[in-house]
Amino acid sequence: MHEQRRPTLSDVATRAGVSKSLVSLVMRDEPGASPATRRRVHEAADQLGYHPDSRARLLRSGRSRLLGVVFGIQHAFHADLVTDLYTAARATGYELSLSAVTPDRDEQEAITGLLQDRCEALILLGPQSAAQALAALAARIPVVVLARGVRETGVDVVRNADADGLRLAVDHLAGLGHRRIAHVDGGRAPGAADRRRGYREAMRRHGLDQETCVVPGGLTEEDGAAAARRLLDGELLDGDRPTAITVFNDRCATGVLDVLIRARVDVPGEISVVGYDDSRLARLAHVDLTTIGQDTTAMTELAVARAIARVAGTPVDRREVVVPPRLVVRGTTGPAT
Amino acid sequence: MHEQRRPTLSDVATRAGVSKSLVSLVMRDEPGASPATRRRVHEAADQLGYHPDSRARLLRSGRSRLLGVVFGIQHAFHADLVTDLYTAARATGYELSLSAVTPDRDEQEAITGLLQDRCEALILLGPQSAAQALAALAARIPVVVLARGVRETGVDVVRNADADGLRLAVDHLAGLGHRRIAHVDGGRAPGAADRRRGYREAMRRHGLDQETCVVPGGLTEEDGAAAARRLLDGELLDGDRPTAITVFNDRCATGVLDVLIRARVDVPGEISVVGYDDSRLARLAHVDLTTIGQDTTAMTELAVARAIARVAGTPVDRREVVVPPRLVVRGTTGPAT
DNA sequence: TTGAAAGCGCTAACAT
DNA sequence: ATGTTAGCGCTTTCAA
Repeated sequence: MHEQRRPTLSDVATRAGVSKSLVSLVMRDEPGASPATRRRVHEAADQLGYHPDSRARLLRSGRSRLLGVVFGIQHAFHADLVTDLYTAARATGYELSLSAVTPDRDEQEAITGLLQDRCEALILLGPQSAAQALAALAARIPVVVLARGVRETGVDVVRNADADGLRLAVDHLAGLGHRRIAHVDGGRAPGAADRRRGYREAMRRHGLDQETCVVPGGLTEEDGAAAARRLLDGELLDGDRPTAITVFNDRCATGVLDVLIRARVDVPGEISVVGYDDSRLARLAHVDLTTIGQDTTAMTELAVARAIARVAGTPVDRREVVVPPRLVVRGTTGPAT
Repeated sequence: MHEQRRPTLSDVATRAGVSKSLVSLVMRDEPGASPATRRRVHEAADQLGYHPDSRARLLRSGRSRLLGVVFGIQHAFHADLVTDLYTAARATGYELSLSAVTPDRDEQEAITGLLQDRCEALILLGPQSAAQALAALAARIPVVVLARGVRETGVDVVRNADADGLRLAVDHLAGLGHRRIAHVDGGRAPGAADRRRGYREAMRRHGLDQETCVVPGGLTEEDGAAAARRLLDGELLDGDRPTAITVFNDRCATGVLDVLIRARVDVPGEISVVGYDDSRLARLAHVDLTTIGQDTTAMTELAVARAIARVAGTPVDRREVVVPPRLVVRGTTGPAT
């Protein structure tokens, strides 16, 4: 039923009564063929329903014009990034080749698949691999790491200024009169260390060293829920509840919010909450989460541009590009009582 | 820096001191090479950092061994399906080629990309395309539709018995003594019509025609939240609140739950809630949602097997495979008061 | 402007 | 078990 062979360039050449070379030129809109020939070739191609075989074309020309993207399929924020990557790539003439990391398919496997597809560069979203492994990979193919900082040389990094993000959050809360501001961190997740640092520095700057309180969290709702319970139980802060909580990311913040609401804590009346990422989650009307937004459009455009520059061998000035975050005020933050 | 030519099969052959054929066999794990040779080839390949060129491979073999998968990157349930599809494909020797639908990239575009990659068959997750368009596509390439019913011939369908799922939900609630059971539906989403029908039939069977109440919903949290507000306002059911709500899917149910909790309605004390999908969302400890589970493992295995059978030209008995759903009782349902 | 020939990196058929 | 040969469909010299 689907056994019919597709027409090849040779078929078109025969039908048009010219050589394969001419057909090749015409199909690629390259100069070097007479208008008359051009017309006949196009006619023949149309009649046969000919479509060039990109594999053969790429095999011969030695290029794939493919950008490999490794992402975590369970990460909502990665979904946002992939969405924007498609948009960013559209203008460049490169295609995206997606390779997902799942509970059953690790990063290495995802990368191997992309390598076999002969992607010309790799864009990794929040990769978990060791910096050393990334550097080794980068020796073979241009690598752009998105949404994670990597010290090793060899890989390009596009990330948001995580520390600044938490400064924005703390400044916002302090401006509202909050003093007991806790931070539910992201543990060992990409960016977590920087955000923690940003929180600590901002607290210090506001003279709130005594109130500084980092609660171990993580990047899932579960982690947030667990952290919120501990906070409510008064285990931290000398038994006092915080009046505001900054959370590693929106997903985790959702867990925090959920526990607060179930405990009948008024948000933001009694406790204010700030997330991170400005993911679709935060924008939901019934969540309406104040958060720190990453400029995903800028970040993805930079990542694609950087990858292509590396492929083209264009000299690139900085290995790392840091995009400033912005505060997005919504309904979960209010004046301290 | 990355100008060095990638190692080819010939390079490996030279280094290992054997012919290209042997290397080819070894790389594909085909029989016909001695263990000693196998070891030496693998060593040489590792040292060179060799990765087979899939384009050349498929150009020569005339096959891509690629299964195209179209999925909505914002759909959490699709993420679950993709996860299982990778697992299902692993055993078959086929690779998955992912193509995402995003707000900026429609289904047609996603499909076109896969077609150019010369995928041998397409697996579409809850496609929005008209049945007719799907049939037209199926004339060119085997198409398996997952998580949506399609009447048109020509495409294979693997789906769960949506109507049965809602029957399970209603039976469960009726068994707990509930009578005023509402249904927040999925509008025009794939499967919504069947679930609505299952709800209506089950209500009738329990002699609850008078209590039947379908509230327009959708597949997002927003939709669920809006529906819950209307339910609480007593606009429906002659001003009486329902004591139980069945919801189109987990995501929508989350919105319902959120509004209920904020309104200080005790779940399940005052109102029980049942979702659909048994997505990761429902399993979160703090959500702990009673739901109807789709057997994603079975469905994805069937989808992959079906796609491969079509490619191989194996006769297939039924166009449509329907997998039974199962009730997953968690914490959001309890006895009627 | 045109065509012939030589591969791109690989697999498959046929040797040995 | 191993090597040799001939392409897959295309682009790219190089000649004519």
